[in-house]
Amino acid sequence: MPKSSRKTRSVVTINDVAALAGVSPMTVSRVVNAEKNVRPAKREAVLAAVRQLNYAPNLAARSLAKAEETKIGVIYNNPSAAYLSEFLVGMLDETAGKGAQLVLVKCEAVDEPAERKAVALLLAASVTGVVLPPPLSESDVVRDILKAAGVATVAVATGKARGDLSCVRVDDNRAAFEMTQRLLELGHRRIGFITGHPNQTASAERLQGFRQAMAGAPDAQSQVVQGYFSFASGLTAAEELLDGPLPLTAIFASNDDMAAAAVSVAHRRGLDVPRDLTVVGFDDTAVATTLWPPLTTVRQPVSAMAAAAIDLLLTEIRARKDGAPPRPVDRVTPHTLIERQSSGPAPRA
Amino acid sequence: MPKSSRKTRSVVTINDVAALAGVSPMTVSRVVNAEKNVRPAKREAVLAAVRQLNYAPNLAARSLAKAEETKIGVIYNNPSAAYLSEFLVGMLDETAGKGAQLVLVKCEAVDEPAERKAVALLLAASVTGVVLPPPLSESDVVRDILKAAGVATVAVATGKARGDLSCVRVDDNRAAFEMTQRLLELGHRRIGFITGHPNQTASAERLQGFRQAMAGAPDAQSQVVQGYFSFASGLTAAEELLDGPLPLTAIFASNDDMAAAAVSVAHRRGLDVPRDLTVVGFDDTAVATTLWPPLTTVRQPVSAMAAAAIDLLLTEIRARKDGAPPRPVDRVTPHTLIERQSSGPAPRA
DNA sequence: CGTAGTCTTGATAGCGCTAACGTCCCTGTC
DNA sequence: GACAGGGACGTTAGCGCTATCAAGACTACG
Repeated sequence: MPKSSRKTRSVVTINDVAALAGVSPMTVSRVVNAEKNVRPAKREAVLAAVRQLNYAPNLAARSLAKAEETKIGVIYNNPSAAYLSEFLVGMLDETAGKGAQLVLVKCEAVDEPAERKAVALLLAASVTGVVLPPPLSESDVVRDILKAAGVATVAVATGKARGDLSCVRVDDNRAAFEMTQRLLELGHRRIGFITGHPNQTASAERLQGFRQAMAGAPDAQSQVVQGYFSFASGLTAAEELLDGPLPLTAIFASNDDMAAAAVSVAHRRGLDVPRDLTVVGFDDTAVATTLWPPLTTVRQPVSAMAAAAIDLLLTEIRARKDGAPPRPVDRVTPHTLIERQSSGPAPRA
Repeated sequence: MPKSSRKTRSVVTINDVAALAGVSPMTVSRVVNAEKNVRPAKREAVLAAVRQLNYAPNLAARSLAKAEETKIGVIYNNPSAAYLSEFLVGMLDETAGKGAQLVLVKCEAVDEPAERKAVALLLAASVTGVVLPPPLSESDVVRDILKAAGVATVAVATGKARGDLSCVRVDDNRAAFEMTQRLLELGHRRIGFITGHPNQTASAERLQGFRQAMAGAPDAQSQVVQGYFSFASGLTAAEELLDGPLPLTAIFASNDDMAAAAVSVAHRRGLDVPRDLTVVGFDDTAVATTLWPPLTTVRQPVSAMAAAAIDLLLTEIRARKDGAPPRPVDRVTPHTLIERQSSGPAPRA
């Protein structure tokens, strides 16, 4: 008869597994944590017991024992709801198994006071690491405060590597290059480009990729106008492009929202997409498929990038605890060209 | 000299606070957990110490001590990315403080095998509770399996209360009623309605609210066509409405995606929104503001609803552990009418 | 066959917190 | 003034897991 007066526990514990497998809890722990140095026979016995009892380790106990309470802060800024949800899902998937805790903070504005406030909130919650999705991944203010506070940080979707900060990103330059090449392959020779917001390095990278590809086709002409990643800015930019001196057959917008705007402008002018005008975007957010016609675009593995960010962060946190100096990592993940119905061969001249 | 050979812990613990405040750790615990029966003087001392040391309780230790490891499963189906992200944020905000764990499972299709598989995954992860956002909140299959497995469940955004399941929702009926009344106030007398997917009770509720409001204006006429919540279905439905015998001055779509489609159709036909045609939606998702003109719509407090769902779930889980019989709760949260530029007074007849 | 080395396993002692129970002390009541 | 009743606070004993170390089992080699 147990003398415990505590709440009865109903779930199976490591001790139950150990008892069934005829080994010590410690051995079960080793097997469950995939440590080596356990004889195959015992390992099998433990695994069998685990399966039989449907044992799942108690993450609270684990992180307590490991003395590694990891609270990971995320400063989000609703870049786009679609992006955010995929990003959150990716992070949650990764944290669920590792027993890390997510603390979200919204940063309404993109100005300095708002950023400072957001970071202060996270520091007050004493987070051990921070993930910065775009557009905050580029904020020097945030970076500096976090660095000063000695908090491990990972930036996501920056245009290029940042020597002082780990980041997870796609090769924006190359992706834009490939998309442009595809347009050239389709026969387009007069292509408009709508840039992204100048405060994000990804914008410059995408533009550069576009320019590099265009440089490879001497007979092609281009027109570049400034956009700011918003639907509204896309409207203005598209109007400007279509009113320009160059009769365009294709528009490459630096994100899907602006591409959607370009489609909208085209329709208002009685142009059929893609028969009269090809429109392509970047990011593969939800609008890409909500729209008619669905957008040809570049897909970033957002969810995988989020997971990678958490992974990098946990690694860095562990390294820091061991006293290792922070060593920034630059993880480039693969992108994909997705061809839907908004692109087609260039109309006959 | 401490004889501990463990990892050094750097963060402040409850003992540090207790020592500084000159009380026992237990008293600190009581203060931190806002229990009564602590004399004001001691309470103040503890709070001061907490502030001074910037103490934050270790959630892992807390949930371990309370023996309440709560893993909450969520089956999502990407109803809309905007909805999902807001929903996730709401849940995370609520779980962060309570030390609950979220396990996400995607249910790609809405057919029975997919649903069964998703639930099986959650059960395998031995979750103690499940949150069902729409559209899975209405699945009888899911409900039955979870019930059989004895897992606490909360459904979110069902059209009406479900006697056998706790749910968090808005009053769809009333919201649709109010929106329709607003249209009538604006002078609209020939109003089209696009219904939602028939497999969701919210659809019927919204339609009923519309009908009830229309019944109050004997001089008004309406035309109702079937939609399925998708943008594409909205296109078809809007075409049908505008081709119909009734020259409409307003269209009320059962969600924003379909309203967006209606706007798109109107534009294609050279109708100005809202001068020639008022279009209103429901849900206030991201499209509502991505679009031009931004949509007048009904806002659900998605994030608050998600938080409420977590709260209900934790309460129910605790009740179950105490042996109380599950008692379904129906929590109705307030909605808001949001008037943007897609609605206006009816054109002169 | 002995001995040093390596691999495997278990015993012990917490990680930080709180449930449960005792003890003390303060009221109010007759 | 004695006693019950209850509030305030401390003590003890874990929650389930793993770090650490010591002991046992085995290997290789002289």
